[in-house]
Amino acid sequence: MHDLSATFPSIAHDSGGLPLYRVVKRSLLRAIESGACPAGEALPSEATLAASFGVSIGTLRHAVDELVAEHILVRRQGLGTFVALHTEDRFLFQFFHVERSDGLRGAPQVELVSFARVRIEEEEALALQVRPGDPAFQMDNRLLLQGRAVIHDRITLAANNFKGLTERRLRERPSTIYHLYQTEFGITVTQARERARAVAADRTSARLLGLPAGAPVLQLRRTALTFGDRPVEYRVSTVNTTQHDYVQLLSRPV
Amino acid sequence: MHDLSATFPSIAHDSGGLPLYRVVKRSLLRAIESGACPAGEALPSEATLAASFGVSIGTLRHAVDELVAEHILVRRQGLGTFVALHTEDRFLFQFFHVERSDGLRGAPQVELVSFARVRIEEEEALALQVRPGDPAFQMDNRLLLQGRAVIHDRITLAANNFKGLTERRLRERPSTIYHLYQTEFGITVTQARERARAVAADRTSARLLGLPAGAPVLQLRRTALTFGDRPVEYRVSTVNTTQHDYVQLLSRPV
DNA sequence: CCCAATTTGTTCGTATGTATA
DNA sequence: TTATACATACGAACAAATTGG
Repeated sequence: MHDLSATFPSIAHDSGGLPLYRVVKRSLLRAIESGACPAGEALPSEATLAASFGVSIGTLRHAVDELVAEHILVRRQGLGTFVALHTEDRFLFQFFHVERSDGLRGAPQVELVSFARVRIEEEEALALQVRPGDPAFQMDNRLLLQGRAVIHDRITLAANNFKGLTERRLRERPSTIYHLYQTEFGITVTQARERARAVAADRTSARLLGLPAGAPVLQLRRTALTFGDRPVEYRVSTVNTTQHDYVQLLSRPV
Repeated sequence: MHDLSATFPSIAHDSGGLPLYRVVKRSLLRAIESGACPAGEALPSEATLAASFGVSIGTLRHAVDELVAEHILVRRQGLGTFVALHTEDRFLFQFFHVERSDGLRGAPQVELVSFARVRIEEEEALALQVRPGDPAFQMDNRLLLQGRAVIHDRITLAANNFKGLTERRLRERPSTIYHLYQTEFGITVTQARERARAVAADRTSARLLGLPAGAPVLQLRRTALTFGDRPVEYRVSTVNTTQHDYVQLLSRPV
């Protein structure tokens, strides 16, 4: 980050009635979004940022507070403020909502079952806000928890957001798939919207999960969003809930 | 609220390493919990509270900020700060997570199907932290959304928390059941933990929801908690998800 | 092991703006 | 209009955590 005043420009005190700290927040978001502060990197110190924006330290902190609440920034006392990384931890606590019925929670072991370049179908196109028939990647994963096949994921990505994605790069990623989006394609998933329902397992899911076809399974339809609520991933998860539950964690201040 | 300094006593600046604003927060919680500030009532103004606690207004606001984030207090500019009420709105956005697949959201129409005083079973006793066999109330509700029977709720309450509860009082409540807990029994539900899974509908649920027995339905097991994470309600919801979804709303700052 | 520099965390106080009754 | 209450913005000082010498 070379040019402070270009990345964090001084802010006029009257920006359309919006409170100053919101203007600062938007400005910070733009900087993060644009890649000026790569994920995992520390931002300039609060004092520096406040000076650069031309606002008080309290106002700057107010803006950062909200971004921290949204898991976009992470503060570490004595170290600095960082753009949140999609490490395994963040994945687990923010985006992965299946755990064993006794409460045991762990990272899934992922098996890539299929990978293909396809023309996108209606349902997926609607979720990703592209036109039906547009090029897309579609993959099927089988997720094992505590050694048992529990989840079948079908993931759809618009091809234009993930140029150069190959089965090999998927297989060889060292961490979570959201970490791959972030580091390889500059796409940070900030939020996911999920809807759940119970359905009878179709043949594919039943086979992958070792269930009889027609068994009741939990179906999750997730749209993952990046900055500005822009959809970047659509995922249908089929969960064998005989020994596992779907749990939305509440992350509240204690 | 007569005696300010008794309800909001001056706080020592060193309380076991805990930050001052957390001590203030705990003190506020105790006051709310004890009923010194009845639900729906305005608290004393921030300036008054800060003076009573002997802390700065910024510190007091920090404490209130957290309670607002937890939906325990509600601020209204120009009016005051209020203990959150279990109105229909709050119920809908915080505790009711089923909506039609097209996103239409509305308050359910509730039909009380059965009400009984029972000895509590193992599963319910565990959730409510009482002994199996202790006296309890158990009721079955059928919930209609947009005119269709969508949810079957079986609710269990420890009898000692709801002394004097009768079928009549349940039927004649004017608002949500959580509002009844709050106004009639002084129990404010602050939080709920839910686990979802897909199961085959049992006979009772199938009948109430107009489904064939064995149809895949969503089963929610919810423990509702009051202050201090004390469990007060256990509920098993069975949801017909053919036209409705389970959705956990995310309430984030924009 | 301690020290110094850096950074966030907490606390204080004040002034002004905005919404409500 | 006025009084009250929360919302925003400013600035300063010290505490606590981390890192590196």
